[in-house]
Amino acid sequence: MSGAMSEDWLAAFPELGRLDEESLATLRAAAMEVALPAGVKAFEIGSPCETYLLIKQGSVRVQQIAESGREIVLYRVGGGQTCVLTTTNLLAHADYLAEGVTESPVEAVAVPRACFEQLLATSEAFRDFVFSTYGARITSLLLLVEEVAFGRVDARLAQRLLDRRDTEGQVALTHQQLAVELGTAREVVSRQLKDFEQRGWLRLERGRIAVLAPAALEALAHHSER
Amino acid sequence: MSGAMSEDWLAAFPELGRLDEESLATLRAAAMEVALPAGVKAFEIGSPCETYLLIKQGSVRVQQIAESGREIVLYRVGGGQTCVLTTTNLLAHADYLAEGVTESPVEAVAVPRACFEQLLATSEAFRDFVFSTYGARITSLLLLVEEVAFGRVDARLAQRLLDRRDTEGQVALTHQQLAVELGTAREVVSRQLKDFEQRGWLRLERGRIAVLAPAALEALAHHSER
DNA sequence: CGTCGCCTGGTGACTTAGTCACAGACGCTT
DNA sequence: AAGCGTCTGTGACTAAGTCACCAGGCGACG
Repeated sequence: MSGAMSEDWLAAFPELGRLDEESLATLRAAAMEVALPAGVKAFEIGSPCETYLLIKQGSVRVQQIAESGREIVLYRVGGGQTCVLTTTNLLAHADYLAEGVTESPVEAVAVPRACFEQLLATSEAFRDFVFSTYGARITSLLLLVEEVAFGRVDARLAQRLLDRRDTEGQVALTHQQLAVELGTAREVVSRQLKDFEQRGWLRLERGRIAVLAPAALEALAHHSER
Repeated sequence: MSGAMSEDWLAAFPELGRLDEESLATLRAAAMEVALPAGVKAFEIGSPCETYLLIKQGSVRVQQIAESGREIVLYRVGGGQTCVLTTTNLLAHADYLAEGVTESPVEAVAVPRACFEQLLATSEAFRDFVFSTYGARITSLLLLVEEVAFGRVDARLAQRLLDRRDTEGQVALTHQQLAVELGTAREVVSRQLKDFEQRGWLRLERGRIAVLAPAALEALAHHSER
């Protein structure tokens, strides 16, 4: 049954290392590996979910869409993490208020509800794992509320540019995509980027941005000095 | 030990009715009643918490404060509910990012950590209870993010006025307090209220507001028609 | 009783953010 | 080369937030 797995996927979840052998065996036996390509909806608003999802590798972007069409990225679920929204639906019998999109090919492990509930009942380490992911998510949502309610767009944009640049200091995102990251409008991002460019902090190219002065962006992101 | 309790506080928590007798007995034995006056900090940013709090009666306002001094009400915990943030700290070993203020005299029940963990391990009904409160909170935080990121101030203000009026249609809040409810600035609220008054929807008095045209506010709150 | 001080609300001027309506530019396909 | 869709730039306008300040009400307290 579990023999089909080539390698032990549990290695991707160090936090589960504290589980006793029996629980690990239960997990191994019930888990099913799932693979998704990039750019696909992992879950949608309003759809029910009947499995506990652990992301082995890749990244899922969770975002909210307003009626107006404006969107905002709520958070990302990466390798070694679990999808709290899915869990919430599992446990609170509620429906999604957000959608999840794979940003890269995702390898995940789906644990059926029955197994999930059994582990919750029998393993303290598993409970700790589930609760700590909950806590982390609530914490990050509180930070998001603070940012959106009180933060300045220029500071938030500067931070995103720093966060999302690759090893060469390039950010491969369009202005529209950056706007979604921040939950603002594309024009606002365009104007702000133009401003940054005129200060010599960036070089704008079609579909991507070269970060030239990370230190300046850092300063703007932290101090709200303009 | 538990004999000191005059009445059974568990009656305030219908969702706990599904617990088996043994669990109920455990709860009754370990729980300690707590009473707080109105207008007191129930918990503060950065303080640790070592008990699971169930609110029997009264209301706790949970809010976030930015460095700038601006505040926003995140949610309220009322009778029959539990304080998720406290729980989060209990389980995820994180610190508060928000503070809780009693809005009325609060009667609560404090369950020590050990008892809480024991119940989590032994009672499925208790786990369901804890998780469903988590889910509800996450759901409400997602709604808040949507509101703050995309909502118009006039619509949000109209909704708050409707929500917070008493039986006579009076809202006993200052403009500043309304601003905190929405996470905006007092001047913005003042101007918006003035506008509503000129339309004949409200009558402004010092420290409170009489709602004259709830239907009009309702329409504004839902449709974003101006 | 008066006056001092604080809380509450009002207002103008200005900055920042979001909306709307386009126009131009780039890259890809045919 | 022409056409097309996506990406970016811009002006004009509205909404929201900030800053500075003032006035009135109300309670505290001498």
